[in-house]
Amino acid sequence: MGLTKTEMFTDVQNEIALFAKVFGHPARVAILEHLFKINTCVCGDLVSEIGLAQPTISQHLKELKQLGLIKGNVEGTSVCYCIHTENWTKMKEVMLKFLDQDLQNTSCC
Amino acid sequence: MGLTKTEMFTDVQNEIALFAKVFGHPARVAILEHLFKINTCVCGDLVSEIGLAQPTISQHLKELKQLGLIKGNVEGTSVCYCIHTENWTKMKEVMLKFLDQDLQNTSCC
DNA sequence: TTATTATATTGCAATATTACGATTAATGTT
DNA sequence: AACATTAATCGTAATATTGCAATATAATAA
Repeated sequence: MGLTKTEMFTDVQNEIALFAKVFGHPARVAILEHLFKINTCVCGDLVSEIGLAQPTISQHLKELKQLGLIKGNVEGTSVCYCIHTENWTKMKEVMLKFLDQDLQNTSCC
Repeated sequence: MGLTKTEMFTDVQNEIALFAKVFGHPARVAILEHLFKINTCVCGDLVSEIGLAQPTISQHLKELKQLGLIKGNVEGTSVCYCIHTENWTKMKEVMLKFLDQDLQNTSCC
């Protein structure tokens, strides 16, 4: 099928899955890390930085933008990308709540 | 293609992507949340709890086990699952380092 | 031994993802 | 206007994922 049955899960569970999914590809991880490292807008050099073809990078950027994790400002013929700080923080809260669950008992069979 | 080019990314980037990928499905998120909530081993009731068919749940459990995030102990005819605490902590460190990056400058175009 | 119960595996269909060549769209330059 | 530059979109091929019916496996119970 390849089709996720989202209707049987909570909104939060689906939200976590959506965020996680976008981090589920090393190219998108690399793009985000680069944007954090550069610490300002990146205009254009992502293709040479990452090493995949331009349409492929463009596609990954689209997914990151669709989830609101990055912003893209048109700057002449190029586009400048940077982290969408507010949304990143919101995402982080959701993901941390999930990751930071901890077991009180470690009573396993 | 559908084939991720892992060789052009760092080990850490690929590791983050692998962990994120397994969280990229709400059923697996739900399974993990249930294991945390129950706070002890779960023997069998995951199928009725989640609402997908038994082979589907079994497959999701397999992926979680392969990444080392859960343990499965055979207990008679059933299998008891629980969070693999040590590995969960290790995973958390990797993911937190990625998520907790922060921008010093917010100098965007 | 023959059920019964619980989980895993197999096989398959439907859909999603990844990657890239070719093309298009948009802007800037001469 | 004509050309160059940059990024997005389209189309497509290859592979991956999701889900489940059917079956297999393993342990216990009768």
